[in-house]
Amino acid sequence: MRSPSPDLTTRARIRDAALALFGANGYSATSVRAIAERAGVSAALVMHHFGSKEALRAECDAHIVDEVIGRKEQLATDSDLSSTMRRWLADVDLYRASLDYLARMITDGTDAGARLFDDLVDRTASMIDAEVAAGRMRSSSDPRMTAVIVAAHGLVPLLLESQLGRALGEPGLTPALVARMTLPTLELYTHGLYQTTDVLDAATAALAGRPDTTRGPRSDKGAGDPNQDPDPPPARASDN
Amino acid sequence: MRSPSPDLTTRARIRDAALALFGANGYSATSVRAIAERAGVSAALVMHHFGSKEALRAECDAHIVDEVIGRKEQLATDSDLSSTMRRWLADVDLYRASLDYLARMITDGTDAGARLFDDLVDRTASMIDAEVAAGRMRSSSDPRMTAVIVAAHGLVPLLLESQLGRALGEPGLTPALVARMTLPTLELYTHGLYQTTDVLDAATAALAGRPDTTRGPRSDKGAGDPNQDPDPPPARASDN
DNA sequence: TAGGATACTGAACATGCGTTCACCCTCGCC
DNA sequence: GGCGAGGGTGAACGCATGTTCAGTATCCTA
Repeated sequence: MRSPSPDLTTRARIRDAALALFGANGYSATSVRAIAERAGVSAALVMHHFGSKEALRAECDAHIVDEVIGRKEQLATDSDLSSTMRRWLADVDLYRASLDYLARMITDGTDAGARLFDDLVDRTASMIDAEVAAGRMRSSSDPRMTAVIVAAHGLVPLLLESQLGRALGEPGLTPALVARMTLPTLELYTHGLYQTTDVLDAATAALAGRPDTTRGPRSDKGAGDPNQDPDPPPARASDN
Repeated sequence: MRSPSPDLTTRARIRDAALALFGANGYSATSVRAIAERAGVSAALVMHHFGSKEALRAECDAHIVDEVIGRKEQLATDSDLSSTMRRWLADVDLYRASLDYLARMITDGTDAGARLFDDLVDRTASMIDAEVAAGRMRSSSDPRMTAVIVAAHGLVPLLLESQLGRALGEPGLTPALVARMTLPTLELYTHGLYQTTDVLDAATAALAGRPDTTRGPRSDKGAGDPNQDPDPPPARASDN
């Protein structure tokens, strides 16, 4: 599993080792000594190069942000979160360390992760705006929220990498699975899931002020979409 | 921030403290002493009740699974991941600990998290099947994958709690934001995002064997959907 | 009322942690 | 030839960790 480690700077080798271990096991579950061992150096050298474990983490964050957002030399290229993610997912094995680390950045709520997410949302919003203006996408009742949702949906393969693979009978997220996701996703984004506008209409009506009209088409079976239901469910207290 | 801790069993109080700290800071960043302090007991008592930190984690996992999947007494109720999540999200402040812990379970790839996710996928698949049979939902070219995607999309508010809140100008995920997500999500699931079937058609054609036909409607602007693009992007090697 | 189980504690244990320090090598430069 | 700067190391430091242990209080039961 250890990478053969090409002839990089020792500093870069340490950074890559940290990235892999932080990504695989998390920050606090990773010791400086483990990083040093993986990089083939002593723990003292890690401190010599980075000063502290926290500074090493910051350098990893910055490195990933550079990889994703694009570094200075190649400002022109349209490299952002979604395109980088797509590129990395195309070769999951090669980029597993970066993918794992990136997923942790986004879920851990660090500043760097927030920057990446905000950038993704902004780009998604601009893209949708342009497509709507060109008549290729529908406009939404809440464009900002729609951009956030679409952006967040796009992160799903990153965040649920292991779950997606296992739930579909393969170990981890294979390139075949990534390819297999394309068509259903586009079907969803082209036709939606519902045949009729009943659920949407009921929700619109409910949110417009009338909390209850016919109660027929909405609460039929835990709501059509499994995670959106306009009626407030009763809260339940904790247990013993 | 500390909860006033109602009159629970000491054992339950310790478990709740562990749940909150594990959820907020992660397993290895949480010390047994911190858990003990939060529960108002000594560290030794934590060991007395649970044997080890790892066993305490297992008990937390089991407790959340019980909360989500439903415990023995109430087998009949249709309590699953999505409905429990919805219920918890309706009172984010009250259930923050459970929500954070649950999010970690699902992303950390533990067995318990996998069980929850698989259960969610199965229920989503059944729901879609039933709705399709009733003529209320469209059938997909890949029903299993569609179920996985819809299930995963539903987990987004859980996994990206902090990001969603911040990206929309509020601190964390407020009930108002949860409500505000309803309509755009239903719009997406009712009408889709694309006005035409161009992108879907192009992808279908590309995946059917012809890798390139007109190249016009697909690669216009980084692809309509920001995260699905059938053409394989060129891989790039690592850096210095 | 004795006694054994149970709840609970403070102090200690061994270990691993992040970090520091003194020291060695090996260059490039004057 | 000398020499300073930087890459690199092993050993150690102080500390926090998970866990253990002897001991105390409290309760239930016989």
